[in-house]
Amino acid sequence: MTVRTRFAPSPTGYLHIGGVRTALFNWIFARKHGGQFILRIDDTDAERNVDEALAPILSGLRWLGIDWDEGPGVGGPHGPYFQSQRAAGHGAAVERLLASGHAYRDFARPDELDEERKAAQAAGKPYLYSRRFAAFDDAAAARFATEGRTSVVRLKMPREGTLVIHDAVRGRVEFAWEREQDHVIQRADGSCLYHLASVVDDHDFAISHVIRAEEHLSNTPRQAFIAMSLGYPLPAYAHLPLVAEPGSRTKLSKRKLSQYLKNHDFKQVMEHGQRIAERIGLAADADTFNPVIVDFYREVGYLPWAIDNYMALLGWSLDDKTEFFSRDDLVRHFTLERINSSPASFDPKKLWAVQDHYMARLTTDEKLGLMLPFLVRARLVAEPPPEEAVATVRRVIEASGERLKVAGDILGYADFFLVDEPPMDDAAVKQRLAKPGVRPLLERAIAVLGGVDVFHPAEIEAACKGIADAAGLKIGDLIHPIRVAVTGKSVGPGLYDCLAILGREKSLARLARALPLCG
RNA sequence: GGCCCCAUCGUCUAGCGGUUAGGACACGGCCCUUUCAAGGCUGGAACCGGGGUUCGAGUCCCCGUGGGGUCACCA
Repeated sequence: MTVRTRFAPSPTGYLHIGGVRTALFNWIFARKHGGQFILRIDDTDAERNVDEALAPILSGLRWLGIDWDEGPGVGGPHGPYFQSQRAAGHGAAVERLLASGHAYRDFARPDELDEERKAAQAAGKPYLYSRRFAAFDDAAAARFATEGRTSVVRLKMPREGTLVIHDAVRGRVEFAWEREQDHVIQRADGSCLYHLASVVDDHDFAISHVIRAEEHLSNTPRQAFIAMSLGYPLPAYAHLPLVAEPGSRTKLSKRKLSQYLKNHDFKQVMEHGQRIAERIGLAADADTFNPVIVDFYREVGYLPWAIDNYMALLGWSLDDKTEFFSRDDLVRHFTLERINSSPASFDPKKLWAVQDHYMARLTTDEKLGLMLPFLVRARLVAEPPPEEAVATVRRVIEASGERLKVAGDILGYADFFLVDEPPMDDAAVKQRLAKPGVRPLLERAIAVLGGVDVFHPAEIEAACKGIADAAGLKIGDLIHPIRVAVTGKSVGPGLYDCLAILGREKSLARLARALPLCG
């Protein structure tokens, strides 16, 4: 049997991090078995602008390297891949269910249903529709219609017996049919609802494995009923554990950002992103600038594979020690059996650590390629980037080493090399420059550094040590003021590297300019 | 509330009857000291509870408890 999996997002305007995990597992599983991964757009409820709401989802998936064999943009033999365009098939399925007695037209009004529900509740009994407005033949339908009633189509769910599902991650799961409701599958206007459409489309697409989040486990009986009633073989099911909130077991939600920000780690990651966003002119308060949404990571400069790798570890593991996987290894080692069944809370700090790991392994040129665009967007480098600026940035990247965790971090480490007069950080000035004795020290530095033969880190270091020794000071007493004078701030790459990259002329000019700020 | 799922360090997890309960992130301490979400070393930290089964239970069974999901003419 050919393995065919699918990810079926609805066009919501953003790609949720939990959705990424679902898409990823479907993708990996299809790749592992040489099958196909299909992208279907569940837009049956769509009155909104689908194109606009879909774009971030498609581009997010592409960015993450989750490519689809059939779906929007690539087509395929089972198209169309937009659920809204498959209405004819859904309608035909409803007719078949009606004809076979697995569904019925129901003429009840919402208030009548409410009444039944409340009565059941008051009696402390599980609600089950009485079917008293169900029309099981044309005569009944005609009678209800003359009363001015309109009808929807409901599933005629079994009221005895048990459904047994063999879930790939949960094992055997049982449901009593009598607890299942007669769900509506078609509205009065003929449009069909999600469960019906989904089952029909999955069958039409020959989906072999339905891999989705656990929130759908309870939906499985009604979907299985639809499939069985239509004579479809059931797909294999695998219900993934929920991606939960940081430090909790509750489903992660885009709307609870302000609550998550109370979590220290979450807040740190968010604020770090905001600093970058502000510098590249991105609306950091935008709805989608949110660590629950993939755009956040892309905009801040995370590596897509770091996200994939981290997400793969959320609910799945290979063994007790392997944490980093190449794409091929992940596909090779992945099995549904090793998916965990308990909810996994999303830990932005751990993602950060995975990101750190991969970023540290990039070559300078790779980092350059990722980081230059950030500098361009922040208007620190012209477009196209002049050769000189590129050379400077390359040296900054090398000097910064593992301090650069995400591509956007380059902004804070390269800015003072790329502008003529970097802004001076007040706190840093106060702490390092505006102190007695600093001015003569800097004057001495100007004199000595002006005479250094070659303006390279090693020579600069020797010169600085000479100054400190002569003055009977610790090297730090000299270096901190110089750093602030030259870069405007108190953090950055190693100072000797900074001076060398900046060059003698600019270094001395900046030292001179800082003199009036000294104590 | 009904139904369903889940339960090992704060978090992600390993464990598939006999382990000093392992790893990673986070956290603490120490070192380095030229800053840092830089680096090095190091430490603390877990089997939800109660019954069984068994020579032996984190591991199997049952019952509690706790957490979560779902119960739409949303997807």
